[in-house]
Amino acid sequence: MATLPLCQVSCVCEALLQAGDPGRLGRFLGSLPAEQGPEDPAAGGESLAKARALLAFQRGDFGELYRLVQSRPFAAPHHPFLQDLYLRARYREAEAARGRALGAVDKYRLRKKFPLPSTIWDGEETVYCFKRRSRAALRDSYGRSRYPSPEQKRRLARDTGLSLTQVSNWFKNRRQRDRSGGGAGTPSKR
Amino acid sequence: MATLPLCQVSCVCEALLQAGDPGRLGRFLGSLPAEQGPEDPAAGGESLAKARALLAFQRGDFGELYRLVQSRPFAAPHHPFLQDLYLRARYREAEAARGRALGAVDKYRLRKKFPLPSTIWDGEETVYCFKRRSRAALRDSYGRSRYPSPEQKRRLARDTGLSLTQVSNWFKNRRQRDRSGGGAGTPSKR
DNA sequence: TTATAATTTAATGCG
DNA sequence: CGCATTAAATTATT
Repeated sequence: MATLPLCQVSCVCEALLQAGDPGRLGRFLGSLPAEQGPEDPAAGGESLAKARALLAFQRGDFGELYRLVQSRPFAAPHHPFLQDLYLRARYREAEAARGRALGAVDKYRLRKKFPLPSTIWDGEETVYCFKRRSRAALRDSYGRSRYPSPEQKRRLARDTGLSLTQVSNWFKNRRQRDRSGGGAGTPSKR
Repeated sequence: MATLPLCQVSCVCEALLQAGDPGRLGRFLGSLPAEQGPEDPAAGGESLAKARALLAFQRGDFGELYRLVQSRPFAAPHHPFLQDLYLRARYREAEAARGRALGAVDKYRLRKKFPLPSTIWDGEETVYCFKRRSRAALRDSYGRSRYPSPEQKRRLARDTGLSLTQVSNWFKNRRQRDRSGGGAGTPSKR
C-alpha cells in the first residue's frame, strides 16, 4: 500500500473513532507503513496516537496506552477523550488486580494516586464549588428573582465567568433545594 | 360497646381516613374491643391497620408504623397511601435525628437505604417514576414507529398503566431528544 | 457521610 | 405536534 499524507491518515482515524468501529480501525492501522509511527511529531499524528491508544485499551495493553498518552503533548480538543481513556484504564487495571468492582471512593483514590499526565491536561484544577464571589452574585440575583430572564442570565454568566448552562443549573438546583426544605409538599406520584 | 362486623369497621375507618379527622378516628379505634387486633387475617382488617398506621405516624411512633405496615400483605389499592406514609416516616425520623430539613438528595438516599416493604409494594422497579417494564414497552413501540396511531397509544396506555397523556408526552420527549442529539444545539458545558 | 453541580427523564405552556 | 423551559429524580464528585 502506498504511503498516505498524514492529514489523510488523521482524517480516516477520526472518522473511524467517531464511527466506533474498532475492527476497521485496527485493520487500517495495521495497513500503515512502519515509519508513520507514534513518534511522528507532526500535529496530525495526534489522531493516529489517539487511535492506537484506543486499540491498546481494548486489548488490555495498558502499559502501551500510558506510554502513548505521555509520548507527546496533545491539543486541548483531544483531552476529554484521552482523559476518559486514561482513567478507565487505571480503573480497569485496579479492578482486575482486586477481583471485584470499584466503588466511587476507590476511583477517587486512583485519581489521586495517578494524576492525569500533563500531556492531556491543562493543569487546571477541577472545581466542584464555584468561587465565593460567583456564588454571592448568584445568591444576590436569586434574592431579587427566582427566575432570571435570559438577559439576566447572560449578564450573570459574564460577571461570574460561568457558562450559561452553569448559571441555569445553579438556579434549578437552588429552587429545588428551597422546595424540599421549606415546602411541606407531599410528593405525588402522578 | 357492642362488637361490630368487620366490614362495618372497615367502612368507618375508610370514611374517617377520607375525612382526615385523626381525633374521631382515634376515638373510634379506642372504642373497639381488643380482639379486633391488627393480627386479624380477614381482608377488611387492612383498613383497620391502615388507620392504626396513620395514628402511629401522627404521634411519632414510627416503630409501630413500620411494624403495622409489614404485619401483612396489603391489597394494591392501599399501596399508594401506605407507601407515602412509610416514606414520610423515614424522612421525618431522619430529619429529627439530624435537626435540619432534608433536601431532594437526602430523601433519595433514604429511599435507597430503606426500600419499600414487599407488603405494600409490587416489587416493580421504577426509574424516574415509570416502571422498568413500561419503559421497555414504550421503547419497543418507538423502535417500530416514532409516531404511534391513537389506537396504538391507547393500547400502550393500557399495557403500561400510564395515562394517554403520559404516553404522548413520552413520545414527544423522546422525539425531541432524538432531534437535539442529532442536530445542532447541544448545550456545551462551558 | 454530606453538600453541591451536573445529568437524565417527565411535565408544562405556547404557538 | 414542535419547541423551549421547568420540575423531579438520579448520578457523580468532593
